[in-house]
Amino acid sequence: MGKKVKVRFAPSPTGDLHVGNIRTALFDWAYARHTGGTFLFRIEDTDTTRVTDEYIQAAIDTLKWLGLNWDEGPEVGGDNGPYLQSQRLDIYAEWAQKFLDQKDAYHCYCTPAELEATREAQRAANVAPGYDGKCRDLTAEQIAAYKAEGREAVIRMRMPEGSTTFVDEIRGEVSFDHKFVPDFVLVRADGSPLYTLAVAVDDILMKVTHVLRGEDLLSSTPRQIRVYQAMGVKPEDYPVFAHLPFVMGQDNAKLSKRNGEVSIAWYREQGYLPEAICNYLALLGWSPGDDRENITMAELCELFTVEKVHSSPARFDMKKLEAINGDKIRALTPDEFLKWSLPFLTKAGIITGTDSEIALVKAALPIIQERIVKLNEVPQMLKFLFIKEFAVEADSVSKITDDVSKDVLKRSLKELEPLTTWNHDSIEAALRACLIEEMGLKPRIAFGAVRIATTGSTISPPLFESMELLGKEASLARIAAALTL
RNA sequence: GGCCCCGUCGUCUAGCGGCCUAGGACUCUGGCUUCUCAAGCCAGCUACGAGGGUUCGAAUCCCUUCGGGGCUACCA
Repeated sequence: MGKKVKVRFAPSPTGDLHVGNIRTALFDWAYARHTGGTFLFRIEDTDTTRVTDEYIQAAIDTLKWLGLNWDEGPEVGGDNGPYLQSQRLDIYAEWAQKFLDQKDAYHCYCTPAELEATREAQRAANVAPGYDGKCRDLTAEQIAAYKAEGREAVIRMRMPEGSTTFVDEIRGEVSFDHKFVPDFVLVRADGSPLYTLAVAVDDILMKVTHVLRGEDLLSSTPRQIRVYQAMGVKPEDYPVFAHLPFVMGQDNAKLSKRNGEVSIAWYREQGYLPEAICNYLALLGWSPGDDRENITMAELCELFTVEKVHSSPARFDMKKLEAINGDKIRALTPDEFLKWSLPFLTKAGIITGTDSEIALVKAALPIIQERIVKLNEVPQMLKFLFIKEFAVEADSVSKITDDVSKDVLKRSLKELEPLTTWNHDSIEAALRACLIEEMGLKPRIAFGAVRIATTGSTISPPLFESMELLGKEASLARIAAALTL
């Protein structure tokens, strides 16, 4: 016992990080934090045709935004770097050569077309598809002949007879017969390494102890173990594997663009809080065991264990995410809420960021905090306080042009004008006195008209507080203006 | 097709042989509260995929079956 835990998150940024990636990163991070171990972040960019610098940077930014800080990896460095596989090419080449020397691997001269033909035939014959081992034991003459033809070779790992059995921390013992694990390619014809080589070499060299990753990689585990063996790693030094269940879309299969938004950047723009995203994602495939659901990042670290992770896939439910986001927003301190809201207000063009604007926003936020679910609702809610050319919403106009409404507005104006103290208490007292008591109107009818006149909409934050914030002058001007509609 | 993984309310889950006439959360429906919208509170709807075993007793163990998913690349 006693080896310090080291967990890695090693995405291949071929696009923006999505919900599934992040759930994996979150579990990796939480497990590292739970055990007091190390969280390592590595970029798997061996597929240079699909990974771009922009995506790599976006992945780094996303992890940072979510608060999933890493101890080893890009930007922070560490003793086992570099952490971009594209910068470790010589290491992989060295190991590939060693495997070749040991006869664990061999050069394969088959062309893609030939391989494809073999697969076709296998499929037709209803046998397990895969490389048939044609180049396993080539003679010097055969090699010379292939080279003369101008063929280029890939390096293939030799899978011995037998099987690989390992214990997956989530699924239990899993076994693969090598009949179904064909010899696999380690190095492309152009000399560049493949995932199968790089991932195994790096996990060993970087001293990773736990590999928690998506279940799509479950069947690649025997290949990874094969590389460990060729590297001379003792079985007790293999990392522990745990394959996480998928996060799927609302209806059917894996999460996709059509199937709800998958890019974390989108959630950020919509006004989801990182803590809400993490809290929700943590509940997909894991639970604390009791009925707790709303947990903080600190609690997640404290409670997270691999044995509480499920083996079955989970569907992503936007409604539940929204509910949690609403909870998290309500739990924000005034200063935090202000900090999160300001960017949305400036981006929407509601404020420019002057001190007086910020002061007003700060005063107004408490009355909307429990009525929004996402931060991007803040601008719409507070717009009436800042808008220069105020106008009642088109479909609300007809609701205040009837006789009763006109009376309400006239009486309100008359009653409010003499007020020397302008706050929600004095406003409410004045309006209740004239509209409810004197006119005998139902509150929803009476205040509804005033609401439309002053905020422009049938839906608004609490009326009296809104009017207080708006100020006496503007409030009266808007009521007067409404009378002319 | 082959190999592998998976299967409790619509969704996320609790459950690891008796505490289960299956609990919680989200959604939905109804109600209370109420100046709108929310929030809050109360109530309701709805699940162990199917079939066989094992057992005094099964959501929990075994088998079969059906269904879903992954892999089957010089992607990861």
